[in-house]
Amino acid sequence: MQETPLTELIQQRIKKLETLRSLGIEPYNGIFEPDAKTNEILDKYGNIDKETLEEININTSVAGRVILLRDFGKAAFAHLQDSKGKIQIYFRKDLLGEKFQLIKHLDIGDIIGVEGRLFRTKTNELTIEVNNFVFLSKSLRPLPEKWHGLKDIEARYRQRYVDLVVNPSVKETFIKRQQIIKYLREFLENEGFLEVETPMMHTIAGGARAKPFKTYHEALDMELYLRIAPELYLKRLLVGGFERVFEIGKNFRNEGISTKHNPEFTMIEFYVAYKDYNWLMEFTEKLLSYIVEKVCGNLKIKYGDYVIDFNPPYKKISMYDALKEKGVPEEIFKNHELAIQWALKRGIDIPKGATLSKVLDEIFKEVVESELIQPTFIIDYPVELSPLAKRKKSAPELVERFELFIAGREIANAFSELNDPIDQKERFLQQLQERLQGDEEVPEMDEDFVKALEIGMPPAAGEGIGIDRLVMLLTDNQSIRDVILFPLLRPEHR
RNA sequence: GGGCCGUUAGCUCAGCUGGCAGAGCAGCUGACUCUUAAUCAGCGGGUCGGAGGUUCGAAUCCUCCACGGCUCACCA
Repeated sequence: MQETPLTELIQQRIKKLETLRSLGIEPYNGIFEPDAKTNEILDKYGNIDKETLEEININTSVAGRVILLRDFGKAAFAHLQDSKGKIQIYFRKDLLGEKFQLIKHLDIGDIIGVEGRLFRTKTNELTIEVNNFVFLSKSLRPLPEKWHGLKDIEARYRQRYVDLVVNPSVKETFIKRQQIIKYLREFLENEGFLEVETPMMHTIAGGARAKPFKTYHEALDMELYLRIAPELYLKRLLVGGFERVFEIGKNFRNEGISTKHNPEFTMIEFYVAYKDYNWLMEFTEKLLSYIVEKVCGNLKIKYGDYVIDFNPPYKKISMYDALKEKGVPEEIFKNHELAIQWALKRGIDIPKGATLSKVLDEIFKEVVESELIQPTFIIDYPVELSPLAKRKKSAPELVERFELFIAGREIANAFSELNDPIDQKERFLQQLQERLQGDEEVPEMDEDFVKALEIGMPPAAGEGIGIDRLVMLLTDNQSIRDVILFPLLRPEHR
């Protein structure tokens, strides 16, 4: 932390701060209420020519950060950046008089408020001719270079505040992220859904298969888990009589970090009584095309090298047919041994003790998943992979489940919810066997959830969508860390 | 966790087969009242991620460590 030259740069700025104070200016106590944002000024007067502007004589004020400074001795230009954009400002000694000397103590990075007359420069740029300004915050650390910005990826994540100041596209991403969530919420509310909040601290980490984070409650002297999914609580609400509910919030999984995984990530789960997964597929098409249209203004969007088309309907194909389509021979679907051999021959890693369904799932991930670029519903999964899903009437070894893949990634997972308490209990017991065999990711039995099903849950369909991955898709980002403001990193120093 | 790559000034980056650590921007001093990455003149700024090793000599070669990136593994 003690690099000498940086200290020197900071010292120089502290000296300026002290000089300002000796002149009776307190740079952190300024009060200023701008009457416009930079974009409002540019929108409103951007088309008005120089002469008209002189005639109507507009006075305005803005506040923001100085991001560029060009000093001419008796005049100076600067760019002022606020949350909406930036505008050029112009200081002149003959207008500011005594106050002009303060420009000497102004640095790139300082936050100031300015007030003055709008005009156009010789090069026709809309500019504020400052006739008064106040210091609102003195910046003591130098900002990254004006032209290249901050490129170092690690620094961008660790000091996101700097990233946001100097890299405008980052701000865009997070504005879009909010838009996506807003329209998602809007769509569901229009469809009669109730937004709810269920616990983030669980006594049993259920609803998914993942390693949980542990925490501890002192007063109750009890271990708790950060939730890995809200599913079992949302279904309790169906039992309670809410017919359409959703929750947007963080889930926590104690697993590896990658460009597609952050330990805490944002999910939406929503549940609809008296509907099944077929209804939900159509609903998902409507939901996604609504959001994409609103946020991107078009249903065809660019993602990396692809153009993704969100126009419904989306392709729909069963897991087995998708495998067949990619040349996986049908005879391995029912033969555990053959399936393992087929996979191993192709270098696909099969975890030991994997059931036939698990082997096929591995093959699917390896052979099919990355090729699902356009929105595609994969439907009808084996029952062992889906302990909370309802069996398919025509084929009880399968469940009424779909996953939506876009750009080679799983975006949504949904099914007709299992509401048979006896079947549910059996499947939990089945899972417990796996837990006894050492698979610690299998959740414990949730007796209370079974109890709730015994009270009676209406037939329902439910879906989870990974918000971060959806945001990646709609903002053309390849890493989940670029859509999470403060992604988890190891501490810098030990 | 494995493999590959990276870490040099506040920022962006050069630095060849080992031989005095560089540039641009930012900063400081000065000039300049319409600039647009302003310009011009001058100046300062380095534990080359850290620790060892090889060598007369290491930013450069070797080992270990730290942090990060990509990737594989993991991942309902």
